[in-house]
Amino acid sequence: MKKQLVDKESGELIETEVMKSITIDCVIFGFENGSLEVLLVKHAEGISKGKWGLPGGWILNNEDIDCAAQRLLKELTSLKSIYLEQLKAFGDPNRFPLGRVITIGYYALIKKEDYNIKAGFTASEAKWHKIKEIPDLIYDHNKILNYSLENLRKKIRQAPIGFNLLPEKFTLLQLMQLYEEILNVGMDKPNFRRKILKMKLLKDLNEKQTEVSHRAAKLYRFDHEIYKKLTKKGFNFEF
Amino acid sequence: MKKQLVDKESGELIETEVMKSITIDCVIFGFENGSLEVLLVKHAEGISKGKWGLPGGWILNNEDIDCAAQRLLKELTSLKSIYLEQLKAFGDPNRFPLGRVITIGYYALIKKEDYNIKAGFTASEAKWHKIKEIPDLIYDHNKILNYSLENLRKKIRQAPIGFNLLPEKFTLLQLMQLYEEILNVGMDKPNFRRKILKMKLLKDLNEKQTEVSHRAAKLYRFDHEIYKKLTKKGFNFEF
DNA sequence: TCAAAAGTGTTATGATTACACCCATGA
DNA sequence: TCATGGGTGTAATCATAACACTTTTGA
Repeated sequence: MKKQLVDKESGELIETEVMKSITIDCVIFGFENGSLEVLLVKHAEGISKGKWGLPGGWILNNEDIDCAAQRLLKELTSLKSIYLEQLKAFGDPNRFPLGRVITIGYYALIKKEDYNIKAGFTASEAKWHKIKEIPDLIYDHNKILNYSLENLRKKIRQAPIGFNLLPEKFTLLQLMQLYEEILNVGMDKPNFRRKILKMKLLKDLNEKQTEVSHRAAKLYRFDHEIYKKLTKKGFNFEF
Repeated sequence: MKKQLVDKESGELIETEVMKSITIDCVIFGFENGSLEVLLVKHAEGISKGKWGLPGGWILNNEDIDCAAQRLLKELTSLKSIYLEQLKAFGDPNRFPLGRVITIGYYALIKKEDYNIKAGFTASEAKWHKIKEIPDLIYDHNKILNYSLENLRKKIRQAPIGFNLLPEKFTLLQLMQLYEEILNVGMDKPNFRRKILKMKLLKDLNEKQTEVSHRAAKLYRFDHEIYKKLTKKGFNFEF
């Protein structure tokens, strides 16, 4: 499987342990204090030194691309099971200044409560950035980020994936605020409650918030099993 | 830009005029006589000789991937302006038996009235296949086809793209039957009429069918300009 | 005149919206 | 007691679905 190639100019031996000309870049979304955030890494070397970019990396020669994305995510966040989905491939011939490299974009939704930054890669730093305060990124990463955001907005209205950004146990108001932030709209609290509860996707945990200076709200959990059953019966999530 | 590599085993000189290990495969949808169809090509050479597959090809070193897909489509169908969209990248390490090749899937919607088959490629034949009679395809092409079909079903309910499969001028019943076929559901004619007409996306051409043995139906055309304007105002297509 | 599809009307049901209002709790 | 968010009720409006019915046309 391993192919040995010699660069005719330099005489350099290249062992293709990773795929050449294809990378993976990943938009990692988090949610905290009512704000949607993205995890960016600062590049420590090369021409893009000091600039922020999306975390990414190479695909091993024998590795499925979804697995590669999962591996890269794990290397950075030390989380195992993460909501992860491919966006699409970005293939402008000039997107990468040092040669022709096509990148496959992914996006992930993570529960920030579970997360611990783990330095790694060739990046010296990783930091959360509010979606409304994204700096100029390397290469075409702003384009990838914007695309993933559009995608998230569509997807969150058509599938119950928003829960992946919230703690295991959450209140209905938290969920509503998540929707308001991502979709950039205002919503009516009573109507939101009724609509989401009628779907029967949430399991009432019979627990309440603690340490709040107002009436404590009930806590709910999203139930994957119920959702699967409903989907089989033809149920279609829609917001 | 052009890199010269020598294969150490065979001594063969490889000039990378196209990208190695990345291809494009395209699902081309057409609609005729109430059936959704896909254009497949028969492979004339190699280990997959005689089997059907999706049309596809290589990406030139300097070529944007969307342009590559457009070029491949044009080579096969001689159509210039086609509805074309990327699906995603397919990257199972074992998807292609002769080495590691990732493919980027595209799907296209074409008006069969405009279309003329043009032989080309390394394929000896190209033929339309009804979506319900798809044979075993090479590599992972069945997977790509199924994915694109799911995608089409979602997309057709959320954006007015179905028109790309119909002639310039069409009747409301033709449009409804297109939806029925793709979504695999039955619909109520009166309700469909009202719903689609209320959106004001269709331009009444003040023309009628000819040569039909029943009351002639009005002909309509989808108006891209109107749709753009409505979209700006916040209109959201939904079926 | 009949078959086939075009096209209109009507009604019941359910979803969505807007908004008024009461409840529980800690500061 | 007040502020803050939790939570319920209700009425108007709009969208959808089901289906009965009339119209037009060529064979």
